[in-house]
Amino acid sequence: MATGRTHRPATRSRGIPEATVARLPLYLRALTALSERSVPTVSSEELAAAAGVNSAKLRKDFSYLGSYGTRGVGYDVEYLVYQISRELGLTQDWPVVIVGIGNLGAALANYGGFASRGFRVAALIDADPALTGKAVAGIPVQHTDDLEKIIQDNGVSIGVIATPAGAAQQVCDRLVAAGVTSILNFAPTVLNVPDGVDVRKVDLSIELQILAFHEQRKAGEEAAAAAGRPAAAAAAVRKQSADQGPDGDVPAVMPA
Amino acid sequence: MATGRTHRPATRSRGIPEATVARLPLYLRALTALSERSVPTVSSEELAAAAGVNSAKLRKDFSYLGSYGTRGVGYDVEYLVYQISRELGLTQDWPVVIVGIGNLGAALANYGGFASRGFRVAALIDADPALTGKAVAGIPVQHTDDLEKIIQDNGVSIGVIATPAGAAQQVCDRLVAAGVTSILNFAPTVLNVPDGVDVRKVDLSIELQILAFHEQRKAGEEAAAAAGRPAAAAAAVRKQSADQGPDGDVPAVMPA
DNA sequence: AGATGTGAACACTTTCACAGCC
DNA sequence: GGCTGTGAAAGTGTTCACATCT
Repeated sequence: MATGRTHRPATRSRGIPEATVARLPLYLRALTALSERSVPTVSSEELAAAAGVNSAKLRKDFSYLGSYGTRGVGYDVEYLVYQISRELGLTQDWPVVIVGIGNLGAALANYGGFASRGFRVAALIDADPALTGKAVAGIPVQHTDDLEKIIQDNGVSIGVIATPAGAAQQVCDRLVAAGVTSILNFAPTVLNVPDGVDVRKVDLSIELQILAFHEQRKAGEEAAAAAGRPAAAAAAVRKQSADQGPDGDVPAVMPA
Repeated sequence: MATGRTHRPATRSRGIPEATVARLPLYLRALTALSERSVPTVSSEELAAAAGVNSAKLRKDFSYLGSYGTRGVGYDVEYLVYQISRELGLTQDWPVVIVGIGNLGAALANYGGFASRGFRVAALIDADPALTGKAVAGIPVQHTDDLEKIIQDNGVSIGVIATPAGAAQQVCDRLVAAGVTSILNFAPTVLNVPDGVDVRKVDLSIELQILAFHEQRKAGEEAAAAAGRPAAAAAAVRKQSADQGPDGDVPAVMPA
């Protein structure tokens, strides 16, 4: 047996559901766009549409954060941006290292979405000596040998793994040993980590396979319909939302 | 009353839960690895460990597919590989187009995980004329002008969008108009699609933000613990699994 | 009037625990 | 004996619908 803890501590006030946490970044993005257009307030209906969820869900989500809206009016955009940023921990600076500077690593290094939030790419690391010293996205690539020192010198607690599958677990172990406690894994492998370390996984091939499943089903239903069958559950409601899994989604959250 | 008219058509045999579908690719990957090592059978316990889930969940998942195991023995690896592949629709060939050949698009084009399953990159498409004709991963890049023709000539039903956010909706509209019914979106935007079209979203920045949330919480709990508080819900069980949301996760499934 | 915030109903997912078969 | 397959229980997430407040 693993977690010997009894029930579930409840924790009321701080207990923001995982599904809600997974949607906060979506709301934040929509709100940031409104903020840039200098929109002062939004209703749950409008914001929900912009974020691609339904308004009841959005209101419920916000209710876990507190009562930040005004009845009859809506939400103050700037205020909400601040509250959500704070809740997500984006008001502080998160130095991040990216390990594995292939096409994907380079794409991540260049990705603007990182810097625009509290994330700062503190270092790029690769095992290929030929890359060492070369700059990608204006940041010099450093060699894997120095991984531990880089982590410690920069106080890095979040690591991104974009190496081939074969190297991922080894890199992961070193990151964890050096003090990293959150890992975003792009390698198609299950990572084993000790308790207290979070892993989130992004897997391109898995997403495509899920699409293929639904695609196949559509084709089947089409054929059935054409053949005169009522196609009862045919368009069986497909999900909206944003997790694809809290573990979701689409990406998945792995154990701690 | 005869033919299940009442509630939810039930569809018994075909009703595979979304959460289960999201995990099938994980099982498939673990099984493929076993198959390559010529392992003939596995128990739910072993396979679950390899896939990073717990065994009860795995057995439940498989129970939706049918009774493919042998009590007292386990599952036949080859047979399961076949059954899951078939269920996911991977026994057929899925031509895919990738639109937006920047670093990310190139990374996707080079990604081995596609070809290894039923996916075939039928074409790479980019709006930059300077790229047209250049080969990436051995596949020539074609110009956006020819998008519709490419889709139709190749019978493409799955499209991958790796363009900047600003271009994503427009590309999406053209893909859908040309006949694409499943889209994997890497651009940080909410895509609007008509009924019957599936969108899955992979968002790098969202995943990092979710990690930051947990990371912040850990830091807080640490401080609290150091200050002598029991830190009750501290290690509040973190999720395992694979969706990160079906929607989830992770990535998310959008409406149809 | 108009929109938020939320209890309660509903739906989906996970886990338990054991009957059933090899 | 060992391991699968599955009802039933528990837990999580979503939706409804309306009381509540501006």
